[in-house]
Amino acid sequence: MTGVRIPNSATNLESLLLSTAEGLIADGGLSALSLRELGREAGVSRTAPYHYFADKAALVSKVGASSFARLADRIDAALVTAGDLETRCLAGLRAYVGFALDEPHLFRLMFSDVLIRHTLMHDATMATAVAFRNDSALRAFRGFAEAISAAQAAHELAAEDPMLIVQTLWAYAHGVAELALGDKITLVGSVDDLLESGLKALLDRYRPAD
Amino acid sequence: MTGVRIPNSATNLESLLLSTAEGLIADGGLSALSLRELGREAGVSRTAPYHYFADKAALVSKVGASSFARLADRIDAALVTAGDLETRCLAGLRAYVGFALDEPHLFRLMFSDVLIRHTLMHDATMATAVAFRNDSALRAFRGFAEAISAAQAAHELAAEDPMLIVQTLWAYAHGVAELALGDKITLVGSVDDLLESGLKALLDRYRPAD
DNA sequence: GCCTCGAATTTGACGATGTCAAGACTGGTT
DNA sequence: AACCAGTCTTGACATCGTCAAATTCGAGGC
Repeated sequence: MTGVRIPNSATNLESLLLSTAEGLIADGGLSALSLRELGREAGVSRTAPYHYFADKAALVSKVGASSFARLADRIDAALVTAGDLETRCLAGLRAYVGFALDEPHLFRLMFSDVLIRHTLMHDATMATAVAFRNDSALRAFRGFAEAISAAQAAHELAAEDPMLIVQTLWAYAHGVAELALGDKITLVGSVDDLLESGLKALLDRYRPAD
Repeated sequence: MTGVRIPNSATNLESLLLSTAEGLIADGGLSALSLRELGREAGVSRTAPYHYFADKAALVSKVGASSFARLADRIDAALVTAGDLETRCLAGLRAYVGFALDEPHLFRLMFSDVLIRHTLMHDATMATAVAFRNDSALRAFRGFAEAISAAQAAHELAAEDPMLIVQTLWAYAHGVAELALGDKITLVGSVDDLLESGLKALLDRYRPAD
């Protein structure tokens, strides 16, 4: 029996495989993804993925990129909330940490060395590696940069490279996410309090003397 | 030929295996560690490690704990430098990020989900999991807590739960480390500047009104 | 000195995995 | 009808984690 291809339907096998792989990693972590299991789950043969992804690393890399894109969407959605700079930034950072808590395995994957290494080696030049970062990761923070630029134009924030401020906020949010992921019990306060007080402190530093 | 056991000498095979495993992970990442390769490298047979470590996960877990201990040592050493609170904290955070940059693979391992999951599942109770965190990870920041408590006693810092401040600093340093690891080029300023300005901002928040 | 016992280590074996090479099916073109 | 390129499957191989059985080895009693 050759087996009927089920809901493969119109769309590519590629996207089916990609989303299946994402699902496998989402519950179970990276170690839960095997190409054979992926084939099984998707109703195709074990080596079918090789027609779309050169490598397991390539597949994982694409899953990572897709996760970054989803993170970016979530942040963008959060950033459009009404309010002043601090309110909006807090919403954005909450989205960041929220994604990490909702999808711990994907979040971990995004910053695992498998991803970085593959991106660096396979995309050949360092320039494209940076481009990857810009497209996938930094895009998640473009909204922040715009919000900050706007605040600077309104003289609510000192004139500084907006990206520097973005990096500062990003670093802080990332650390909070990691701490929260590690084991929530040890945290003294709530994740949200930690996020809010830190954000306030970091933003205050860039307030104009006025 | 049974082969002469080389420099196993007096010390346990266990510590030899542990340090060899650490070395394998340090260059090459977690995926570069296989029990068979470990045996080869250590001059013993493939299943020899099973007498000391129940699992590959158990072995990796111990490597992680050992890495946390080394991180803690490095931070402690940095914290004893002379100077005011900010100077000392900056030295400590630099040590944190420095470790991450020097040992990216070990650093990643320490926060990978394999480590967390194994600790949670194998050490049976949640209590011991927390104990692990306290012993290995939080120990790295005990020095910070002490420095902060001292500053509070001297009224240089507002009375707050010192651990909350420690968490704030930790989160920030961790995020900076991650950003720096990802790909150093994109960073707007130097890692050190980022660290310093962020620390200043976060500490200022807890300065007494005075 | 030999023997025994228990721990430390090895060898054998099994299922699972990533990956490559070769084959088979498919639809559309000439 | 013959061909063809794209898509997928089957077969095969080395490697891996792990368990069970076998082996080596060193110390203590006779």
